[in-house]
Amino acid sequence: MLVKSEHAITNADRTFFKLRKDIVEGVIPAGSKLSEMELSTKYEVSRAVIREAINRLATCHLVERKANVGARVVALSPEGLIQLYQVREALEGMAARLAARYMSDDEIADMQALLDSHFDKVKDGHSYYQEAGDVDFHYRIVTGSKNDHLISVLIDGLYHLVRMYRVQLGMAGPRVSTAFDEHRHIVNAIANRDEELAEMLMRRHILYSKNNIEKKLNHG
Amino acid sequence: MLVKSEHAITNADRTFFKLRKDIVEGVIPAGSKLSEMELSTKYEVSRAVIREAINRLATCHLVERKANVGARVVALSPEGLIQLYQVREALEGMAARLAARYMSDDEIADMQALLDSHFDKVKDGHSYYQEAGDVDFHYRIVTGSKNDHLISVLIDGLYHLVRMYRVQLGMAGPRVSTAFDEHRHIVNAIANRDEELAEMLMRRHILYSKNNIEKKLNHG
DNA sequence: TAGCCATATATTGTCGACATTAAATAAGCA
DNA sequence: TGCTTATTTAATGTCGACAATATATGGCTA
Repeated sequence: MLVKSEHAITNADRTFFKLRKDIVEGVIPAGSKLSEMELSTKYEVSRAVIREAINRLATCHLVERKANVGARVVALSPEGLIQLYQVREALEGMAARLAARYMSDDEIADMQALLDSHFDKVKDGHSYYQEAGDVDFHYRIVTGSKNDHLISVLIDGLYHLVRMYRVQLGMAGPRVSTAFDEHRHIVNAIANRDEELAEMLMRRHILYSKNNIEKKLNHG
Repeated sequence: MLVKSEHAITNADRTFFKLRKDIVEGVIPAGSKLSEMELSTKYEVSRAVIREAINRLATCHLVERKANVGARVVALSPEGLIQLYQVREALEGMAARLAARYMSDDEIADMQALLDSHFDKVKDGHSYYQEAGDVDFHYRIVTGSKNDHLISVLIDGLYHLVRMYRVQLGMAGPRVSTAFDEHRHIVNAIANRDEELAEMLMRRHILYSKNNIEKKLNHG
């Protein structure tokens, strides 16, 4: 995979991206059935294109498909969210460790600068940048690991599910300044090439996020 | 995904399994090109079926596909092997942690019995069971995590790549008795519900395997 | 001769029609 | 009436043909 949405060359690519967007953002409701015929008329492509798109979505765990029956958008559940964050903790923890090992000094400097600019914006009350900043940060760490498996599983797969939970359960969340502090600490550990600390801090960071979201799920 | 090869109902399923088997076992050489027409005649199915199979293989990272160009079997490289084991360390470490949390007492007892039988066989010199036993053990841990993402990424994805490296680089490896001791320690930690230790031991176990294979790659 | 451009060829991408399967419905029997 | 079974229906699975794209070939110009 690892297809960047910018140079989506084939028609199936574009349809895949559109479908994924609509699922993540709830335009197509979670748990609903995906009819190939219906979608092929709606998105104005042949069934073969829709089928390929659905197959790709299935490998991202955004839809589940049964042979001779059809595909459904995944249902969002507390258990699903917990499982998602368990895997994030493992993978992004390792990503932080590898980023501390493999990122170049320039990449680290860039990431620090990015963090500064994000912090300024959040400090000034631009809450819009909050999630975008979070996403940017995690992307840098993951790509900084230089590990193709980590990159594809997280960026092409899990992150879309994470966004789906965020969007549809409406948790842009507070935890802004504290999260930024945690980001800062992680980057410092990476700059110091302290793999052990980088992994530990990233795992804690994700655990805190999970706890925060769980609290919202239960009390809100 | 999570399609068990036993009840592969559709034709695309069967073709997918056959193709995957031939790639993992080197019948189709690593790095070679996959022609849709050629394969459709060879496996006696239509191109659509082959295309779907190839798409699925691409998400398993067993083949790489380029738009309008075609698909190639992945090339085996030392870097690829290292990246693979980095992800295994993270995911299986977490799997061991979750197994210590979620496996039932019965499941743990079963796993201990399995380990006993495997140990007896290996002790008696049945080297055939060595890899099978290793595979069995790791499967139990992963499924014991009760985490669908872990299960699918590892069992449907990475393990086939691992097997591809093992088969094609011919590393059934020694490390038999030591590996079984490590397995025993991990199971003990799980039986004691010691999540921390279970994860640490599993990570070490996989690190040792990686170092062992790396040594072979360099010196052999 | 070397490099570039146009053509030719072969492969992948896309489509609509047919085959097959699962579910929904209706009929038959106890 | 209630359940089982046959039929219908509507979806997915599969196929072969056509369109679009990339590579290979050949010719032209400097």
